[in-house]
Amino acid sequence: MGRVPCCDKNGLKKGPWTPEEDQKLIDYIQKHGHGTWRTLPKNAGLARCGKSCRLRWANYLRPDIKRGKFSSEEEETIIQLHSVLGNKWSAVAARLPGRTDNEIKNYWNTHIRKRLLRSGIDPVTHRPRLDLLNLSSLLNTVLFNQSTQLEASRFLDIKAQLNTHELLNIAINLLQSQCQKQNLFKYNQVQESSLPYNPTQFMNASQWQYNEASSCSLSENLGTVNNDLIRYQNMEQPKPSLLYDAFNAKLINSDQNLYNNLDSVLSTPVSSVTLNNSSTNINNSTEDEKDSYCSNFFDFQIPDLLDMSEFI
DNA sequence: AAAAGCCACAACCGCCTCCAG
DNA sequence: GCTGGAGGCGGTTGTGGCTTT
Repeated sequence: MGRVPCCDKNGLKKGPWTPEEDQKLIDYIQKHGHGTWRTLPKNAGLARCGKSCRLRWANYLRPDIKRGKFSSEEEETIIQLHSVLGNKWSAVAARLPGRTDNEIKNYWNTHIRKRLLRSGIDPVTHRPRLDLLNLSSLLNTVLFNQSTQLEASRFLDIKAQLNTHELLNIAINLLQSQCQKQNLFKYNQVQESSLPYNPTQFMNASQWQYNEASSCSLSENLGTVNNDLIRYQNMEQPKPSLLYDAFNAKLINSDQNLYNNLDSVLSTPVSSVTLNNSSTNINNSTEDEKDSYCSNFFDFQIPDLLDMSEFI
C-alpha cells in the first residue's frame, strides 16, 4: 500500500490564494484556532488541501509576520546563523522574530548567496573558495615568471585553459590587485592604505570586543569577517578588489603562512610589462605612464575578459 | 511598442520526523 | 517495537512583474 496522500486532491484548488480565501482562513483560525490542518479546509469552507492552508497561514497570513526588506542587521544574523546551522532554515527562522523559514530561504538564495559568491566566499562553507586558491597558485606560476615580467600573451594562454567566466574574472581581479599593490595605476582611485584589507576596520564596537575575546573559535572569526566584507561593500567605499579583500581577510584569519606566501608574490615588484611582444621597462616611468601601461593592458589586450567581469 | 529574458518570491512537492495508538 | 497519520522541512517550480533588447 502506498503512502496515503495528505488530502484528496480531486477538485481542490492550487496556485495563488485569492483575498477571499485568505479572509476565510483568517476568520476561521481566529475563531477556532487551526486545530487539525487536515480537517480545517472543509470546516472553513475552503477548496484547498490542509497542507496548503498551513503553509499559507505560516508563511503569509500569521499576524506576527514581519514583512518588508531585510535590515542589514538581519542579513548579518542570517549569515552568521547559516555559517553554524547550514540550510536549517527553520532553525535560522527561530532566531529571527517575525521572519519565516521560507522567506529567509528565498532571501538567501536570491540575495545573500550571490553576494558571498561575488566576494569570493563559498556560501556553503563560508570559507574562501577552493577554486580561487587553486587559481591564485596557477596565476603565480604562469603569470609572474622568475624575471617578474608581466606577460600579456601568457595571460591569454591562461584564457584558453580556463573554461568558466567566473574564473576569468577572478584572474582579472588578481591582476588588478597586483597593479594596485604596486601602485602601478589608480584603479578606482584606491588609496594604498586600504590595502591590505583590515578586517577590523569596519567593525562596530560590540563586534570588535567580540573579536578581541581570544576565546572565540576560528569559525566564529570567519563569520565576523564575512559580515565585515558585506558591510564594506554596502558602504560604497572604493572597491580595490573584493576578491583580494576576501583573500586578505580570510587568509589572515585562517592560515598565516598561506597569507604570507600570497602576499610575497603580490608584493614582488613588476619591473617590466610585455605588450605586443615588446617589453617595456617601467622602473623609470612616471606614475602617469605606469597608469597608461596598465590601462592599455586591461583595455586593449584583454577587452573580452574585462567584459566578463560583469558575470559575477 | 512588442518580445524576450531575467528575477523575486509565493506556493508546491515529496521526503522526513515525531508521536499516539 | 511497529505502524501510520500529521506536521515540518528543504528543494524546486510556476508565475507575475520588471528590465532589456
